Amino acid sequence: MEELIRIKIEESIFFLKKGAPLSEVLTGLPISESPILFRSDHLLLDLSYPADKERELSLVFAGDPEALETLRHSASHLLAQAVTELFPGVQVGIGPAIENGFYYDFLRDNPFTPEDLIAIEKRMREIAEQDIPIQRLVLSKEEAIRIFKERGQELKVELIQEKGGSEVTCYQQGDFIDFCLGPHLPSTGYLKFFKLLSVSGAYWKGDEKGPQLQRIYGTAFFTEKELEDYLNFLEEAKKRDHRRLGQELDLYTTSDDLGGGLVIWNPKGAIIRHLIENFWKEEHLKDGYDFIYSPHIAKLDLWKRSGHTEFYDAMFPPLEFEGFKYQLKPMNCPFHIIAYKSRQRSYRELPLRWAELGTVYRYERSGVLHGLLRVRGFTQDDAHIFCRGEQLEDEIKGVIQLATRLLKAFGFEKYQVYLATRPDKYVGKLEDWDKAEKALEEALKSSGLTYQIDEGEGVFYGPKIDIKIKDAIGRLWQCTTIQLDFNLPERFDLTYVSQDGTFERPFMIHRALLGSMERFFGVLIEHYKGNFPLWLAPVQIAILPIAERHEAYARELQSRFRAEALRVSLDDSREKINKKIREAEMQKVPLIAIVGDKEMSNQSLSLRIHGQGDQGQVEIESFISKIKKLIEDKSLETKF
RNA sequence: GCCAGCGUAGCUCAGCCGGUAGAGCAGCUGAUUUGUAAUCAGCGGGUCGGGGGUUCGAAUCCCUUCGCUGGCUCCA
Repeated sequence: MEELIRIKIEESIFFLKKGAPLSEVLTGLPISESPILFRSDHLLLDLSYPADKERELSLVFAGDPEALETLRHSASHLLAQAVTELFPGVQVGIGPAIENGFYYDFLRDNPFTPEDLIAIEKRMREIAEQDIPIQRLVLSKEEAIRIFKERGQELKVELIQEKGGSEVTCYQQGDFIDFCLGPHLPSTGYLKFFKLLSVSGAYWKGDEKGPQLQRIYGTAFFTEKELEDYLNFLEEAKKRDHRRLGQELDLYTTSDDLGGGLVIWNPKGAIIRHLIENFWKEEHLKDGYDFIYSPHIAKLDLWKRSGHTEFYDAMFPPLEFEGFKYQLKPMNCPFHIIAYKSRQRSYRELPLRWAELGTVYRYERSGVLHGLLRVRGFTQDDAHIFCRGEQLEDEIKGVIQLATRLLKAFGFEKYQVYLATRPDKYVGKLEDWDKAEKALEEALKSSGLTYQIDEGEGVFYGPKIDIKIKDAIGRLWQCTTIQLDFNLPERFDLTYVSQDGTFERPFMIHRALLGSMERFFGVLIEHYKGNFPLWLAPVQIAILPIAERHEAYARELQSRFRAEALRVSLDDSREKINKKIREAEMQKVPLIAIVGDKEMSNQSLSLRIHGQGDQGQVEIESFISKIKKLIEDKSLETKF
């Protein structure tokens, strides 16, 4: 007596024999296109998935965003199949779908060359065109181990032994077989639009001491257009690369002579930083912050007391002189704490909001350094808030508001917000954690920001809020972090005198809004693609005289603009006007003032706006008042 | 730190299988005095990342070291 399984799909009811492939229902459905997967609740299942229990199914077709992950996962199997065919003896590791594509890890004596990638991709296309069925197999653990042992796939054997239950699922296409949960596409023929992108090293199971594998990255899409769009996106990202623009626009310098991870801000970068810092300071004053300056080194003992020597591994080695050891600072907090402790504090003076653009030094391993985004010496836009428990929520609200106000001014309107809560290993009192987590969440709620909770992802000394910003081409960058700290107030025995004369422990909030000046500058360069808005542009106006006889007038204009504190350059080279325009455009100067006979005669200038072309003649004084308004408003667009 | 790739003039790059360096742009000089994205000509500029080796001879081959790039790991 065979058991029948009830399957509901598209308003029809089918009864399948237990274990029969679900795809049997398809013959009974009036559909023109065949699906690639079933959806059961939120689970995706292979078409060949066996009828195991009563289910309500819906159909997933090629192109469904939900199925993209499956497509990429199958693409990674296709990659692995091609590699094992082309390079006998290679062991396969793992090959998941990732955010923008997929990868597969291989263990092989020789690394893959770029030529190998081309050959592998070619082989992948051949296999795809053969439209080989991808079959789901359920094997006993012993059977699976035997199969992979036979094939010399020791890494897979290791995985099965670790992860597999008594039965394991595998997927087979042609001769290639992989230990994998699935689901997968019905056959390789669905893989049409994919591309291998790069090869790199990766550790087996992410363990630095484990074997080093070769990881091949690729991406795959359902349509040619999506693939092209993604490849264009990668090109666009390259054009925005702050390292390239930093050099082309003469913004900053790195050099072997300096050392890795150290940055010099050239004049054109330095003026931008100056403007950002001024703006930052003004906004902090508006929000009741005070400023602090602290030195770059302090006695090692301070860092012992703070716990940094014990818990923080990014410190440079200490310096020693006059019998004491000194430490280059990786953080600003201990200094602010010393200032707090410099005298007794009353509940009446809390909250104290102390801000500092504090330059810190961290020993980042050489392999992780990256342009301005990951450096060894950088300036945090730091602040520490000392407050009473009942002030916590309002303080955090204030910080969130200030952060979004600053970020919006630079054109960052979209955020991803995370609240990270108490991890397993933590310091401080449980009730303080609860109080703080509640305050953080309440503050988030009232901010109107959507956020997600990272359960247990807080640092050991307190819960935190992280804000990632979305740039002009949709990439996310971590900037703002707001962290509670139950550790340092305890270690340094911070107190204030309460209303009834007892000593109380203040709450301490660390926060950086832009993150660091270096990193934020790098993000800004990429966000703006080097086209800084007028208020930040290193050169706001380029004056281009047409011939030598117009230079005197050009200088007059230059002085007039300078008197208004406008940043202006004058091109007095013996080049033709076309060349001068090209130069100014390539330097991304927002406003180009061309002056010749006509402009001299009627005391005007011909305006060209970067990226917008010729605007015709404008009168000087109204030009000045217009651009001053744009600057004043920190307008993100230069529109006349 | 690990794996791989790369390192030639200020910048971008060429230089095959070893015969002792080349282009474009930039710079300098001169001519041109020009109306909305490159005027022309001339000149200067490199111990080919550093060190060692093989060789009659190395930018080219080998070893080593430093740096950069892509990832990995790391980022309490």
